[in-house]
Amino acid sequence: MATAAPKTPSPEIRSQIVASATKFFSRFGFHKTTMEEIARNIHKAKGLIYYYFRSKEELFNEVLRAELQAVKDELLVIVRSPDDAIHKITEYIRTRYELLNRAVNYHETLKADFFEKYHFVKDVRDDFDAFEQEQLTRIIREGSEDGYLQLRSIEPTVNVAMMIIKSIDIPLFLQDKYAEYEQTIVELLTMITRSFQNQRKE
Amino acid sequence: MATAAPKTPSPEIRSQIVASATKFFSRFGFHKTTMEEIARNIHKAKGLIYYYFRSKEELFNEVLRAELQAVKDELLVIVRSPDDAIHKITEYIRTRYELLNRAVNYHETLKADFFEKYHFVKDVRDDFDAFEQEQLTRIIREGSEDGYLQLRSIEPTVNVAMMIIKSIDIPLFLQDKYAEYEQTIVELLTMITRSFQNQRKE
DNA sequence: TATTTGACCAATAAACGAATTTGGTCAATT
DNA sequence: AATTGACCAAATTCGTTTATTGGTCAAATA
Repeated sequence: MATAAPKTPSPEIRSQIVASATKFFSRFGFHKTTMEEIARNIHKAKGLIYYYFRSKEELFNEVLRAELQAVKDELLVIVRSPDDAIHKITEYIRTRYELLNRAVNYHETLKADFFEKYHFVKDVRDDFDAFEQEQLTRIIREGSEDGYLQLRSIEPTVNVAMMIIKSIDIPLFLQDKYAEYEQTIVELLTMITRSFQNQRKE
Repeated sequence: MATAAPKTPSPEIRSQIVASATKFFSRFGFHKTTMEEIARNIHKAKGLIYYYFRSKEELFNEVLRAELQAVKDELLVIVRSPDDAIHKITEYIRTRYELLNRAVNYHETLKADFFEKYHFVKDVRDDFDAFEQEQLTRIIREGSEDGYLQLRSIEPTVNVAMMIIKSIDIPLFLQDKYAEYEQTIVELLTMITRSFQNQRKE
């Protein structure tokens, strides 16, 4: 969805723009960043950005997409590792919070939810949610098939996990409670591990 | 902390004021409610309110305190019931969400957290948090002593529970996801129950 | 032809001051 | 002791002006 304006003429310039935009969006946010300064920073005219991107919103989308793609990539390493499901799940959640804690553009869209703005960013966020749902389902299903986890059904478990994980995002990233909650999250992971171990077959 | 101005002259008038204030605060929120309309509603002069309350903030505090006290009272019925710990915990959480979902003045202070305002309401909110911490600890400890629950230690369990419960408050009450999450919360409670049952002694 | 520019415009936001509202006080009244 | 209503300072709202900014495009460049 939402591809660039023409056929991406010069990839170098395009990525220069994205790099510059990332720098400013990350530091000042969407509204306090101007297209003018994004362009000036790479010694180009503002009009040029519109040769590569349809709008400021599309450019922000690109930045956000890249930010979340980096998180996805790192999480996939964990999901695809040969470890057991319990280890994967705890590592996934722990790493997820650690990485997202630094994803400031994602934070901004989280906050925007409260003002019911930033509709233009919905696709990227939905995509990330779908990714997470998929990965958690995969981990839990595999652990279940290996007989490592014993669950009555997978879907409700994933739903609950998603609800909790996403809910905690808000105090964590919008209210800066990462430091405060970090230890409790570790305790939560320990509890999950123990809970699964007690339910393990054999 | 923060008692009324004189020695509460006429309790009837005082509670009329609180009732009127509750009505307006609940419908229009703290800022869009004026002292004038609170007074006019009970056919009194605005100045009279200041004979019973120091300030608008103190009056709001009173309203919020009453709102949360009602929730506490209902929750205490559950905590003090003769049921087992698992039943108590699931009922506690389910009822808690149901009651708080209607506590609109509490919602407003929740939202205020994001704007770092409403400092004057901190005491009442902290009190409610302490209440919850206490009740959960009690339920879990009793369940633990009865051998009904088997936990390595109580404190981290309560911490995790509090973190999760309070985190979910935000999407639930500020983003109006109560309807959306209601079923998932039921699933969560089922999972908790099952988890405890699997760990039960004997 | 493929890029890049910069002047230009409409729309949004910021700045500003005037007018209004509102929280809070208090001397007078009941 | 309880209640009022006029009064004030501070905050908020409102309307207007000014400045900024997202976006366009014809012309220039390479």
